[in-house]
Amino acid sequence: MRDDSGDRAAGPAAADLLAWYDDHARDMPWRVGPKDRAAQLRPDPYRVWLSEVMLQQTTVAAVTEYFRRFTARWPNVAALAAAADGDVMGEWAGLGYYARARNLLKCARAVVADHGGVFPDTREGLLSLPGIGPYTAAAVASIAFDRAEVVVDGNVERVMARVYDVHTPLPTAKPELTVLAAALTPEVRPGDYAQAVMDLGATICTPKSPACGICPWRAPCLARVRGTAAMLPKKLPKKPKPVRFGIAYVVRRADGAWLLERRPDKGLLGGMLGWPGSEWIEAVPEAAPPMQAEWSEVPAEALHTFTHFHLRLRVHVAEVAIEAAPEAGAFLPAGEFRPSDLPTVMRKAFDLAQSTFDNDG
DNA sequence: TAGTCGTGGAG
DNA sequence: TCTCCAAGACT
Repeated sequence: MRDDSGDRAAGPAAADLLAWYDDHARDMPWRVGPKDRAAQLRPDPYRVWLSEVMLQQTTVAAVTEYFRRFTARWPNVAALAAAADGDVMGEWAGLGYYARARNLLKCARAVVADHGGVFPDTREGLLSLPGIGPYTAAAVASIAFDRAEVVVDGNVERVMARVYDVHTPLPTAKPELTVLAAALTPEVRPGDYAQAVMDLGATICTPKSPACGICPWRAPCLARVRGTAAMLPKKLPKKPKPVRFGIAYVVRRADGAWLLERRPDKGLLGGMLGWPGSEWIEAVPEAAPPMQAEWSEVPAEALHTFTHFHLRLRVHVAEVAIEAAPEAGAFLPAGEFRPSDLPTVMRKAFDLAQSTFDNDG
């Protein structure tokens, strides 16, 4: 607790940020804005949870359409819990970090099976669910249930590092920044406050060239006074990404079916649809094709960058007869195959294969 | 604990 | 072109 009464050099105050938020809150499909909140409208915990999971390491712009599609198809946690795994993974395709989608289903099913279909309303209760960590538990507890939990995401880390001019590099600085964030978190409107800091970080206290001139916390911000805002927060240097190589085999059957496989739940692109192929390794890979056929190699590579490596994927294509039997994967009928169900690297391989088939007639 | 795990937009 | 990075969780 701090007492700023009568202090000329007062630190940042939650009230000043909330006043700014009342005028500048961004509009989002999952958000109950400050005006609606004043009219006693409460956010739906299901929608808050779903949005927070989607927003983990993901921009608002990328999330918005996925959120609309998910909530249109599964309007509540019971509907999501009853969904088929493949349908959920397919809707998530393209959003990345697919463990989130697997845990999303686990969480929805746990809420239904263990909590009567109602989300726990405390940080501790939420923390026990799959895919809900320290950030998401605090965010849902404060936004959906009006609890004064300390919400610390990348925005909060950046804002605290600047307001208090903290030069300790992340992630070492996280505990220190959490203490500072806790001291600022108000008992009133904690959910609006959490969203206000994140809006501030996303629109004003941005990573590059922050707009300090229009910041509601410009007066108490130490980094602004000292001219260090643009270099904060400091971060440990990151490792370079190695290049890995792989082969993907794209088979089209005469009736239009495609040879696909469901990837194992653990590991990269876990639980997603993909083309059979080699391991992705730093050496030149070897792999047996998934079936006998007349193979041709696409004269281009699918280039893709993951979090920790670059991939150069060679694509081999073949067209086979109806009666041909694969040794790996299974044929998915044309009517059941949506390219949008594929993770991006697999869609890139598909696009290359498609153009090859098209050129061959 | 440090590594794993996606993607697309911005500069 | 390339680096950075966005409302992190899990192991």
